[in-house]
Amino acid sequence: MTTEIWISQLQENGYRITSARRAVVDTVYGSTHALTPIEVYDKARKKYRALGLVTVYRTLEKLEELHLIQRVHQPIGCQAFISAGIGHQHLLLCQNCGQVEFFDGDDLDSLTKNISRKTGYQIKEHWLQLFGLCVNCK
Amino acid sequence: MTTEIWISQLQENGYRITSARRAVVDTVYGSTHALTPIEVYDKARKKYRALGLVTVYRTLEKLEELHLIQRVHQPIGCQAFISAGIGHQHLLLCQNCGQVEFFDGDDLDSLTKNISRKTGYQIKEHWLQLFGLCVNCK
DNA sequence: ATATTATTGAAAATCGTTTTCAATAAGTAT
DNA sequence: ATACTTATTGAAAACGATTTTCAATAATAT
Repeated sequence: MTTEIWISQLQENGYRITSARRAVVDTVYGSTHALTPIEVYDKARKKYRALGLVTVYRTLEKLEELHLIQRVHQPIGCQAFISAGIGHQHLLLCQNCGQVEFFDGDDLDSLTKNISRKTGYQIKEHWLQLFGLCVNCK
Repeated sequence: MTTEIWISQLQENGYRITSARRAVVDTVYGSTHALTPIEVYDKARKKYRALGLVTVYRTLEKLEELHLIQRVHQPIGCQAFISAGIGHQHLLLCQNCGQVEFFDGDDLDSLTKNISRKTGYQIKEHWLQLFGLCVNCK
């Protein structure tokens, strides 16, 4: 059980460990699909019935702040979250089943350098998401 | 004045040309910043006072459907729109002044092929956005 | 154990977006 | 030009997601 990594991250940053937060962490950590606040709420309430939706919002806020989860941008909407993984990673989303995979895209460095030279921009950050069909769905 | 390109696109797709739509098109076409519905509303109302916010939403919907504008995803939110440009292009956003530039990223083909080979995904689409400081702001 | 104070859930408030609807105006036929 | 058909309009209401408020509760330090 490595949800403890997130739990101790919360603790180390001065946040208290509560049943509500454990339920949210247990739900989001290790999910292979991006989850919206409502989805987190529904799933987490199976573990801790008294959980309130407001607390889900507040906990997701903190997890995002600590870079433990990241927002997933999709044509449907941009309210879903998934584990941030370790280091800088890019997302690969299955348009059929919604599964999310990570890949590291260090190959992007040459591209950004090129763009930087061409446009004069000082590039600080980038977002890359690929959409397609996963092995099972294609 | 090339807003007429968008106007005739609307016309050719069976939509009527109205003062409200002209005002929205005039506002969004050629904007160097991504604009939210409210921002479009405020700007467009300087040209056509009777304009309603609902009509802004409905017109943006049609422009997006015709691929004349595209949604811009940002940390703050994903409700802003900007001209779609011609062909597939990627976005470069200035984190300071909000200016948007385009660049074509055909260089991405080798990357997506790589990922496809590694993961088994059949990649259909990709989103790439770069963030940084433009020439004036850095 | 006790005290302190962050955290909680419920309700209300708020914000952005969508739906409903009768009035209006664009395009078409006359 | 005129009349006709029907898409489009703006206002108000409805809606859904998110945020704020607040008194009660529970986690941590003492």
